[in-house]
Order: sequence, then structure tokens, then C-alpha cells
Amino acid sequence: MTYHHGNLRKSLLDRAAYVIAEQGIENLSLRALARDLGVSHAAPARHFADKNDLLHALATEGNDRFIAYILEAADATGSDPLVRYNAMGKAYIRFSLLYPAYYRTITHPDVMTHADAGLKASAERRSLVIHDAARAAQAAGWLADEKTEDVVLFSIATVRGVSAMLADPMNSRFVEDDDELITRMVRLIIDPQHPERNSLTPRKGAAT
Amino acid sequence: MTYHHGNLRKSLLDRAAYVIAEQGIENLSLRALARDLGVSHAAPARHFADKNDLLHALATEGNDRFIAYILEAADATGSDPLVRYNAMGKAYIRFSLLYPAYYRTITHPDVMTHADAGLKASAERRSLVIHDAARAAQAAGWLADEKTEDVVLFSIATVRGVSAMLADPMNSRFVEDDDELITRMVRLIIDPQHPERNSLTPRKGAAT
DNA sequence: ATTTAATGTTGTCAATGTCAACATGAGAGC
DNA sequence: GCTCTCATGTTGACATTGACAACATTAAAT
Repeated sequence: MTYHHGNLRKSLLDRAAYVIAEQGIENLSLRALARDLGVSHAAPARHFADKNDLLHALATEGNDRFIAYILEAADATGSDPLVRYNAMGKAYIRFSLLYPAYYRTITHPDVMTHADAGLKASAERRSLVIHDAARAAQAAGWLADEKTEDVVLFSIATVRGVSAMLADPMNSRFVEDDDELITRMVRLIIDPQHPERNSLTPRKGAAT
Repeated sequence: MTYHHGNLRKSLLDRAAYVIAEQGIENLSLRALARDLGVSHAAPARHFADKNDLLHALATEGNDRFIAYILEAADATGSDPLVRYNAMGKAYIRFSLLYPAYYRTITHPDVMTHADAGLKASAERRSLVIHDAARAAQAAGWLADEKTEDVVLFSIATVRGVSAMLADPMNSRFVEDDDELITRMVRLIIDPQHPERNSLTPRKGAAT
């Protein structure tokens, strides 16, 4: 039993991710974390100024992992922009299920509201990756007449909602096969097989 | 200053709704609530067994208000199932902005996970209203070949996501006109003016 | 080898949720 | 109108938590 832990910072982040995945962000306690790792209750303060600071670090790491995961999924499908965007949508949802701690942290309003510079930067990078992919898909004909901001908002909104549904234990009874459901949901956003659904013909002068 | 408050239960719920709207569920404190209302810190316990119990009451009230709000919006548009469903989608998002406290409470995972019987029942009613409307829209031709579960999940996911985006201060800079954005987003779910987008199955004789 | 600063500990404080014991008074039953 | 009951509110206490200050230990730079 050494006086110095050796790698407390990383251990705290890992353990926090585990606890968040198991019990949610609300039930994360710095003191409990310290107890779990066998250090004193004030030890975490040497690595994270406060609770939010730890969550910011976790969120920054989460954003980077997210970007890598999404891009890898897109690259695995080839170069067709519609297929890539579809794959990214599915990867988005899968990431939220695979790394619930990171996902919850990067989407937690309270965490993101007080984000520090590093976290903000990583969030921007994440946003950029999606925007670029959406623009490419639009250039290839998907919802070509819509604002990119709109289709990105629509896409993210939907996958985010599906993620929330799948993560919500209340809805788990409806879901028999995650993968199949994810495929069907994302197909409703962008369906590379059915280009005719991918365009909204603008109505001349029609009131919405 | 009377010893008995007179209407503490309702006052607590109202004040809680205010605080949640202003500072979020995480920052709700029973003791602060009691202070605000000029009663002792243990007074709330006479009306709510614990913090979750208060949130459950708020959520039940929220579900009922939600149902009323959505149905009123649908009724205001007439009897066309597609138009009604579209209106309900827009109303969903507007409700989340108009009554953030109720909305946050009825969608808060931790609150809903430990829901009591009354809250669960109100959640079922809410779900039923949407399912019925979706079935009607499908019967009228919208995504007729999809499972109702799927289209409901897709719809709710999207409006829920849009609500999250609009409620997130981080995204507020993108939004100039809420109403217009909501209209465009819901149109991407169900567009009564463009039935051709409403089916994933190619029309007979159309090239795939 | 000495010094310094990073890392961990102990002790403390205010705030919170929750419980138990006690106080008050509104309203039912007579 | 009077009494008594019990719903409602209060006071006090306890454990937990995040945060801070003062102190202890040791890794690492010089």
C-alpha cells in the first residue's frame, strides 16, 4: 500500500465512467469514488478542482472517442455519402449504448452549460464532423433543398431521441433487437435505397 | 402569519415547477423550497414522502397537461389525420418550451424509473394518445407499411430531440425563430402536403 | 543530496434529505 | 358550543456530500 496511488487521475475517470454507466451522473459522488479507489476523500481534489471539472474531462474524452467511433463506422462502409451518413446515424446510436457514461456526459445539459474551453473545442469538432457528412449527403441528393442546419438538427434530434428511448428502461420492453430497430429508425432519416423519399419538393407559395 | 400554511402542497408544486424551469431538476432542494415558502425545512415531508414523491406528483400533473395540450392542438386543425399528427408533433415541441418544468420532469429518467402507480398510469395515457393518432395517420397513408411502434418511436424520438436542442442553451445561437424551425422539423417527420415522401415503399411501377 | 512541488491525508464547515419527537389548531362528533 | 382527534407544521438531530485549509509524504528536478 503506497502513499501515492500512482495513477489516480485516470483511475478516477475510469471509475467515474463505470459508476455513471451503472447509476447515472446524478449518483456520482466524489467521496464514493475516493472510497472505491482506497484513497482519502480529498484526494480527487488534487486532480479535479471540483465535480464539474472531472465531468468536463470525461466529456472531452467522450467527444474524442465519439468522433473516432463515428468516422470509423463511416469509413467502413465506403465512399457513398448517403451510405456513410446512414452508417454514422447508426453509429451515433450504438455509441450511446456502448459507452453510456461518455454519451450521458457529453449530452448532459448541466455539464455542457459550464463547459471549459477544452470541452467546448471538442464539442465543436464533433459538430463539424456531422455537418461535413450532412453536406456531402445533400450534395449527393439527400434533402438537397433543405438548409444544412435543418437536416443536421433533424438527424441529430432523431438519433438522440432514439438513443434516449433505448437507454430508457421504461421502453426496453418494446425492443427485442437493438440492431434491427436502429437500422429501421435511421432508414427513416436517410435511406440510401430509396432516393425518392430523400427529397422534399418545395411547394410554390404554399403556406406551411 | 398563521401556523398552518393553508395550501402548502400546491404551493410546493408550483414553486418546484418554477425552480425547475429556472435552474433545472438537479438544483431543486426541498429545504430551499420550504425557505421560499416561509415554512420549516421539514414541512414538505407532510405532503411528500421524499423528493422523488414530489417529482412524481409534478410528473403526473405534467402528463395530464401534456395530453390536454396536444389534443387541443390536434382538434384545432380539424379531422385530417395527417394534419392532426403534424399538429401534435409541433405541439409536443411547443409544450416542452412552454412548460419546461413539466416536460423535464416527465422525461427525466431517474424520475420515471421509480415511478409510482399513478405516474405510470398517466404515462400510459400519454402514450396511448400518440399511438392512436399515429395509427390514424398510417391508415390515411403515412408510412403505411411501417410498424406503428416504429413510426411512433421515430416521431417521438425526433420531436424529443428537437426539444432537447431548443432547450439546450448551447444551441440557442442557431435558432432565430422557434416556430418556423419547429414547423420545418415536424414537416420532415410528416408532411401532409407531400404524400409522396410519406411512404418508403416505391409506388407501383416506380423505379427503385 | 537538497530542495521543491506534486500528491495524498486529516479535519472542518455548510448544505441537504430524512427521520423522530413535539406543537398547534382546524374540524368532526357529540 | 365543547372536546378530542389528527392533519399539518416545527425543532432537533444524524449521515452524506462537496469544498476548503492545514499538514504529511514522496517523486523528481537541480
